Amino acid sequence: MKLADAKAQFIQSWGSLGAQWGINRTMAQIHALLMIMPDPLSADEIMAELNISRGNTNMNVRELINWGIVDRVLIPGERKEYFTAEKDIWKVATEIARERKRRELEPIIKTLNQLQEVEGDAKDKHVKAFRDSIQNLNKFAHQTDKAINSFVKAEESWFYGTLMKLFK
Amino acid sequence: MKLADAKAQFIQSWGSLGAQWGINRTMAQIHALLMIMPDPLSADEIMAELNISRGNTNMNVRELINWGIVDRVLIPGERKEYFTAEKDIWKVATEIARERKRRELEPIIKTLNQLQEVEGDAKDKHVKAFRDSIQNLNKFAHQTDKAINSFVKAEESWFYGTLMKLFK
DNA sequence: TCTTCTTTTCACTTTCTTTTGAAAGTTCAA
DNA sequence: TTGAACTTTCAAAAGAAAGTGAAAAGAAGA
Repeated sequence: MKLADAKAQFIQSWGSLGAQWGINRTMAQIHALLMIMPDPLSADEIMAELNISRGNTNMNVRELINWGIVDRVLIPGERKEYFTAEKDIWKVATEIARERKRRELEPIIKTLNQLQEVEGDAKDKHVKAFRDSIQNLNKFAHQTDKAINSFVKAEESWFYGTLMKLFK
Repeated sequence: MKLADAKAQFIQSWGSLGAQWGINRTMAQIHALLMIMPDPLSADEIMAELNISRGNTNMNVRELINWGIVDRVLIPGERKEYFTAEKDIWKVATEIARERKRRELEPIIKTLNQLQEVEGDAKDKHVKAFRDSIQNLNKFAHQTDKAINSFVKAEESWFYGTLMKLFK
């Protein structure tokens, strides 16, 4: 397979994978492109490679930067901004885990706490079933929270970081 | 908060959570509804509770059954089919992990293996960067695969199952 | 077999999301 | 201060995904 075809296939696969996980296709594609490029790209290069508009490029690059998995790079003497992606997929995974936790898990925990205070007679089986479900979910959410924290910390800490390299 | 309101809020939150993770909103809502109901519901009851059409109900219930997180229940003497959801969220989580692995991770691994065979001079930095990224991802994918396997097995096996109850 | 109730399918509609492109905004060298 | 280069915004268009409803298919009992 030629490099150009392989690149195209990778970008398109990464894009549809992202889509299945609730991440906008273009955003995932830009990320894929930046991951496999040895050097930073400018907005124009991204537009050209993926055939997308400037506005779209700008929006999605900005969002990737918010997620912490793409960085702005300034090349001395150049006015244009360049962009580059973290190449270590483990770091990418921990960043994504951290972000999704913050954006999704934390709000869920808040909602669950509110829902636990539902009124009603504990003998009513509907009330009981509801309370049980929420409690069950709450425990699960807290456990998941802890698990993500250790995952994120493992990557951050030097000690576990070294340990993890054994797996990689 | 009244039970009816709490139910409605839970269903809607679970629905939008699902949407963020690439699961169709209605499917997640039906799942939420079945999780908090003490007894199985018929298609008509689901339609009425969620205000959705019969076709939509049918499609999404079938998909939930495919995922293995909702079961068809036959009530003796009744001709209608009833549906119920697994109430233990850990089991739900392992089922979902198993399914997503099968549907997504496994195809990714296949694709990555193909992409590793890209032609080209290893001294070309574009070729090198591409190969490195793919290899990196491949290791990550295999590691993830193993991690999911242990998660799924931990729930299945009685021994770890008992152990896990300590966490829950 | 025929009737009736239930489930499934599918072409069509609606809704939601993404992308575009033009315009406005910003920055900086001259 | 100007204007060229570059970036950001946003309303409208296109596209994708989900939902509807009616008809077809299937199942159970008479």
